[in-house]
Amino acid sequence: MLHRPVPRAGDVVRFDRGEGEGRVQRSPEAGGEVRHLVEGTRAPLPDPFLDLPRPVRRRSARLEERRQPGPSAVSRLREQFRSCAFRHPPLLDPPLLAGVAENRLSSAAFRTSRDRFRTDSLTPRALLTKLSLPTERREPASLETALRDAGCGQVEASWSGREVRVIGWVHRRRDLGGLFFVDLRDRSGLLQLSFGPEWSDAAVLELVAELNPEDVVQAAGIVAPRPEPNPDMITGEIEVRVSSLRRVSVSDPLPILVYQPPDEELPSEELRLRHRILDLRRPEMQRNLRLRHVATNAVRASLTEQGFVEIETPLLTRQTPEGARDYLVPSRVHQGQFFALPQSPQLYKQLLMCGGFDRYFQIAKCLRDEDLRADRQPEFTQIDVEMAFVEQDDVFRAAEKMFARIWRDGLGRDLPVPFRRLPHAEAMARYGTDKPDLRIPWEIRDFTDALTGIGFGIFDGAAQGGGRVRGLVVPGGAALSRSRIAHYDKLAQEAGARGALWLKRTADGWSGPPAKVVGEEVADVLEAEFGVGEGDLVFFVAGLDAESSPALDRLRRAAARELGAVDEDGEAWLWITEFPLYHRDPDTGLPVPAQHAFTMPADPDPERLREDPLSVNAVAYDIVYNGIEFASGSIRCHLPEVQRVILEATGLAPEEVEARFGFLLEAFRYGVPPHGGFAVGMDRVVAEMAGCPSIRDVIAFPKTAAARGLLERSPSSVTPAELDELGISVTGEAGNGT
RNA sequence: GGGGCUGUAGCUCAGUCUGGUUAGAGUGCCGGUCUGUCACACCGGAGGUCGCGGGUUCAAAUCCCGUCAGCCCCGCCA
Repeated sequence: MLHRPVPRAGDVVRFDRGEGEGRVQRSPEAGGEVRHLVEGTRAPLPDPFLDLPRPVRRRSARLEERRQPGPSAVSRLREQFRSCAFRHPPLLDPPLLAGVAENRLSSAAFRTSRDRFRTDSLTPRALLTKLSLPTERREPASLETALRDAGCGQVEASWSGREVRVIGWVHRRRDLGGLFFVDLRDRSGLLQLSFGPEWSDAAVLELVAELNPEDVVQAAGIVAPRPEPNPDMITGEIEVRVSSLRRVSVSDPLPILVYQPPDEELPSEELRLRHRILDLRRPEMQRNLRLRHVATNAVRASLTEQGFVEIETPLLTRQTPEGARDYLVPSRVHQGQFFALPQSPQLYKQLLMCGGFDRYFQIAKCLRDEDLRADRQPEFTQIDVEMAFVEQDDVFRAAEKMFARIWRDGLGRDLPVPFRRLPHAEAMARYGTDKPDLRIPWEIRDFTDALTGIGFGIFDGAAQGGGRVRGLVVPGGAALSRSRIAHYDKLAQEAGARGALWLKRTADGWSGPPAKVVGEEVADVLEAEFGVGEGDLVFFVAGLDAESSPALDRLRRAAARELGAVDEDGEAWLWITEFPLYHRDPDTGLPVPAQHAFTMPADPDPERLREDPLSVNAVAYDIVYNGIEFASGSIRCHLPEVQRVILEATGLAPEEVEARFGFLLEAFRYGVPPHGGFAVGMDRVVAEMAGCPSIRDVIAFPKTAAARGLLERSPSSVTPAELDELGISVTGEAGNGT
């Protein structure tokens, strides 16, 4: 049921309100995103693309709709969305689709700047997910208190004729002169209160006429069926005819609205954070945080079932082996000394294994003083899991069970477990990254044999320099224009390669920089061995793998998105295994631990570790979901002599080793169980489940990109007396906050 | 530390490229009309240090420099 033809550039489209028309443009610009624009008298977003539900203003149409009780707005949206996005994936531009729907739902939007759609993690599927969350359902817990008989969203049609008391915020008020309607809101939903002279006395009518949005009011009245039910509301069949009304709390005029007009963008992120309590009242934020709660609960339930024990570890600790900058806390008692806030409970969880707690977990706050991103906050949450007397497979099973439970409870879906496994080296070779998005079917291929020695200098030079010619066959890529290809070339350069070369095969033959050296023989190989058909494009990146892999990864993801080759309907879970134990620090040339210094080598031979540490793999693994790293872990090294060699290989002096990790090494002297575990980036997982582009939308009180709390105005300066007590003097600007 | 985008009414935005009447729209707010609305509708009104500072110019929301804030990216960070 596709409702309208897919608009093409130049089409004239009418806006929903019929107030004008515009012309569709398709402009490749703004960071390479393909976007559609509609030029016209109204509507920054191209509304007419989808027949998304919205109330029709003309009354007759509205009544017509009501008389035939159909599916709710949400389920209609879901249906239309599915048919548009999934039956015609090559025709519709997913970012656009996501943009329209997201805007229409007025949910946590990807508003970064108007020139850019943030759609990396915002897929139609994710939106569908969002629409079918359990939190959309009627709240099952009784919300009865001394002040109310039920939550607003809990009042049922079968209660008609009964008197109920409810309390909540005034969401919207409609004043028809003699009649008033108030949508009352609490966490359980909206409930329509109606006021009229037949059932409300004069004092009540006088009060309701004065109510402001977000006042808190308590109302009592009779539940009654509505003359015209509203199928878009959970409580749409009924209303409460209010006979008594009490204003419990008065709201000032609002700096940002809780009610979100459907045509309007969300207030700026800055205002949303400054007035976070109002932002949190919006149903989308309520839903996100409640989904987070469901996920957290699922974690506790699954791990508890599997015999794990939740144990807390200290927040005031010492600096840990992770590489990030620490948040420091001055000690008043020991002036000049500092606690560090934990970057993760890594060392403690290993100590707990030594302490005899076989299976431990914790939903732990972790803190890192580094620069931020959309998916990074200075404080974030990890699900930290460790188990003893295990090998890798045992850890995998525990993690898979846990994620299956999260998806089951949070999204109502079953996961395909066990997850697929892919060794790190293979991932790098086939996808150019250690977190491949397997929803994209394309793989990187090695063209070195086929394309060297045929007279193309760049390819020959790469091979002679110890590199390879690798490439990506892009089915249907011949449709890409020269300017688009130039854009991909730039992407490859940004990713560290010298650039991307290309070869197109069209009905007219081959084109592209190496085309003149593609003879019949080479053409045959490209077709037979690499499957390059008419209408396809091949990108080549020549050089060392270390340079070409990131570039090919970038090309693969960007081109797949532009050409609609990402299976938006699918979910791709996998384990990446057999990470290298070390990689080489480009500055010092020294080996640095790829994960952390306590990972078990796949080959725990001290000789090899000394001779050729970079060749040793680790028993370390990641969980990758749709190209996003969800979790990371390893089997730890419980062999003290091997551990010492591992640390020495990094160039640490024995005294340093002793100072930083002495307490762990000491624990290892009294009988260490073989152990291992993993840690999950909880914020990212929940953001993915909720379909949010930023983890800020699944955190109640997040910090800005400059690590500031706009609500509580943190950080702040402190008095000289306090500093003095801590033995601290501040150099530079003391700051002007309070 | 570096790059990019943004900053105009309480909010969302147009106007900036190409300097030139009194800076506009929607929404919210205030007043009025309205007995079945649910984005209620209709009529009227108030509301602006164009982020801030400096410069260019007869003239700056518009051009230039600096600065602050928010967002995105690189560096950094598992």
